[in-house]
Amino acid sequence: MLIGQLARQAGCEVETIRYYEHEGLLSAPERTAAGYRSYRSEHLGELNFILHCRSLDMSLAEVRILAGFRSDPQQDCAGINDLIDRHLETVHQQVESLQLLEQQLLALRERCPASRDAAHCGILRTLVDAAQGEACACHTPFGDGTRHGHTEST
Amino acid sequence: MLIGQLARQAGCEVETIRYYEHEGLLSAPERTAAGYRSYRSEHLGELNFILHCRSLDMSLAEVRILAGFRSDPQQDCAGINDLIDRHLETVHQQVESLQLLEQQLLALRERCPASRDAAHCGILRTLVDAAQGEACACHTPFGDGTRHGHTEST
DNA sequence: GTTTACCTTATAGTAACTTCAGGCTTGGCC
DNA sequence: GGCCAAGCCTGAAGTTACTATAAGGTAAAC
Repeated sequence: MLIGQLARQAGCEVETIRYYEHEGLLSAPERTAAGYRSYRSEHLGELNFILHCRSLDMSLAEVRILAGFRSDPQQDCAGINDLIDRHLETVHQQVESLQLLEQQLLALRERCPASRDAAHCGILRTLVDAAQGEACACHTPFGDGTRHGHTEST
Repeated sequence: MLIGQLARQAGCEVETIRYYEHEGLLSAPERTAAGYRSYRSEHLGELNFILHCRSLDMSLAEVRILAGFRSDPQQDCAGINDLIDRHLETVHQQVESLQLLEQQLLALRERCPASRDAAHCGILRTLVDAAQGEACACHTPFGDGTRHGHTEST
């Protein structure tokens, strides 16, 4: 199976496959006489594993760890649970952060229901005032007093 | 005011300020005899405007547009409304996508409440089976039949 | 024999910074 | 005056997970 066929079967781009191989996530296949990558079914399983993890928004670093467990199943799987728990926590924080953000944007949008000139635009005024340290429609009603309401988890 | 002071007042990193100047978002200040950047209060306002927009998760490209309206308030502000509306739509889709993802991860996490060896770990088994084309605990109950449930808006 | 589809590598670009390397300036202390 | 630490400077490279491009080789059909 050549790379194009593998890509079609897995539903990803050819370049992505080469990238995963380059990153050491996908094991390197044999080559044909012409130097073409020649895949077998276990490669499809490997690739699908990676793509499935990615569809759960795991980083390639996380996938790398899970792939380690996959290839060495003697290990204690507590590490898997931890990884999923941490990832879940990250995603949960992202959800909360984005929901707050959505409320902030809606509040901002309320400021300018009709189109006028920018000098009188409530949205822009709010943004400019906020930069001056004024209470802002977007952050004040929801924020907890910290300077910028929307924080990424690190 | 030197760059370190400006950074402390605005609550950002020195490098971020230099980056914004480099990107043409923040106007370049005067320099001292030694070549140090010397800021005045309008720079703080400018910087806070950028940081506030960024705290609303706007891209620098979006901030650039809003900064244009800010410096030229004669323009029709319909563009501002459009920008906020589009951004709101993007954020809303992100929220929905991440909420789905969270459900998927919770379903996956359910598979392995206790720690055993990876060979019998329900999470890993689910991930591996999914790669084989089996129905997976994470995607099946929520997915709509498409291969990978979590899609980014483009 | 040529067109078409497919494959190869290496390199650069994306977003929004962050980090690093290597070097100058300022201010305090002795 | 000498020394040191903190703070400033520039320019380049690193980060993530690809995506795109350039320039070219190969295989099969027509």
